[in-house]
Amino acid sequence: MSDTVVSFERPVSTAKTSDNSTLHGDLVANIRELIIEGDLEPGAKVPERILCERYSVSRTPLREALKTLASEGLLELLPHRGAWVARLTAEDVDQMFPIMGALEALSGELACQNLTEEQFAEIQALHYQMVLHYTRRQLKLYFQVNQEIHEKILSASANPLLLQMYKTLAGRIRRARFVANMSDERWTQAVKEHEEILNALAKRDGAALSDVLKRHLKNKCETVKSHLENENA
Amino acid sequence: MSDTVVSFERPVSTAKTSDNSTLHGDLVANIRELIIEGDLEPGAKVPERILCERYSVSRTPLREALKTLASEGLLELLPHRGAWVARLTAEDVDQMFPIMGALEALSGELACQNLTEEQFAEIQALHYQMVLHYTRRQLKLYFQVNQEIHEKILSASANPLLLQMYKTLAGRIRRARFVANMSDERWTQAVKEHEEILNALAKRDGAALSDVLKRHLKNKCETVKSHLENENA
DNA sequence: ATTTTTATTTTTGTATACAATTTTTTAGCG
DNA sequence: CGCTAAAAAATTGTATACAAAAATAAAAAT
Repeated sequence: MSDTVVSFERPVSTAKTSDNSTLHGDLVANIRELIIEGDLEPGAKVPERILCERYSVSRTPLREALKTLASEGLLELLPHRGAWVARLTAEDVDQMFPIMGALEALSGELACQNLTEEQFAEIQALHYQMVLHYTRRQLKLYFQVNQEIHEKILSASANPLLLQMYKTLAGRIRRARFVANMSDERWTQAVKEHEEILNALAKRDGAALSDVLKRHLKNKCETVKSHLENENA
Repeated sequence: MSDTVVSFERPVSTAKTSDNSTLHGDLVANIRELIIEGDLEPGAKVPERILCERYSVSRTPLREALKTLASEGLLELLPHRGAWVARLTAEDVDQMFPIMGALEALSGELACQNLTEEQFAEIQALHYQMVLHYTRRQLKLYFQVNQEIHEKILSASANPLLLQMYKTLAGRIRRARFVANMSDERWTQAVKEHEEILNALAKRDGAALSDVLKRHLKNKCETVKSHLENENA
């Protein structure tokens, strides 16, 4: 029951390399992706040897990458016992969502100060695309565009650190894949909230946007938590 | 390589018996302290050899520590060019303070929900101790107690992640040692804001506390920025 | 068969070795 | 003297080697 499984379903090739590349950087990006996308299951042990073989690298750069990912909260490192994919507990979610709410609320206020018409148009386009996915009940596509909208608002806030911190938290949540069991009722509510978000953006009403974003996150928090409870039962 | 499937058991969370000390962990704590306390100056290069000799360790655990500190934003790592103590630019400060403001504001709201009478009494005691340091113009002591108060509020919010994220940001700011040239006028204002903070806490008025904390941080931001400008001139 | 003990293997932590890149020094030239 | 280019030195990136701890397998005792 407590046993978990490490399995690689993705093509086993060498790590994608970028231009100013060191193995460390590439490994961090690649393994982060493995964790966030769910190829490495929460609670699973991650033996160094497995990843070394998968990416054809020695332990030195790999271990450096593990340290980085641990400091991002994606891995847990136990001395002499190795790396484990961090589990997302209800307590984690309770701690993370108010923070994400505060960050999004801030981003909303800043975005309203800086948003260009072009940026708004982009978000608007994404919004209606998302609504289309909603009406067609295309959950996965909906979720993708949804995430894009939130990140666009974060980007419009013109605060790279804010975006980075948000993404780090969002990555940890994303592993939960909670969308899978979002109720239809909750989905409808979420779309309504997004309409409010778009309206507030259109009016550049920072306070209103801040408010609805906080509310939106709070509701999302409940969804994720009930998902986690179901999973444990 | 075909798919590999391996079973593993979870880590035992109550494993007190296991040896918790690794060079990596010690190095991270020690070097973090060096940077935050200003023993390593912002903008300075940090050659691996120097730290290896200082702590009598090999490059392997040291480099792992550098990666961790870089991911905390205390170091900058350039491929093939080593580690540098991250500079605190005006842009950094502009990005960080709104975030710290949002985090403190959140902590204020949460603290008001959870604060016990004992916790309040502790903060109150610290407050008046701080006021004493102010009247005696004991800048360094003032700053220490000041920081304690803010962390006590963060702690009272009962959100360890919030506290951790705040501390990470605060550490980066602390290096600036901006207190050195805080104007008397600004100092007086800060103490007044702290009185408001205490009052809001006494009334458990989350909205008011949130508000004054945000204002307090905004003013602190200005102080830090003018300090940075002076430093560059 | 079950549990405990002991031996073996595996995994992780750290040090060292070698390769690649950058920095510094030195030599040459105008 | 200042500038550029080649050579040397130093530093970083990565791989391997060895030591310590943990996990597993095997053996012994109940």
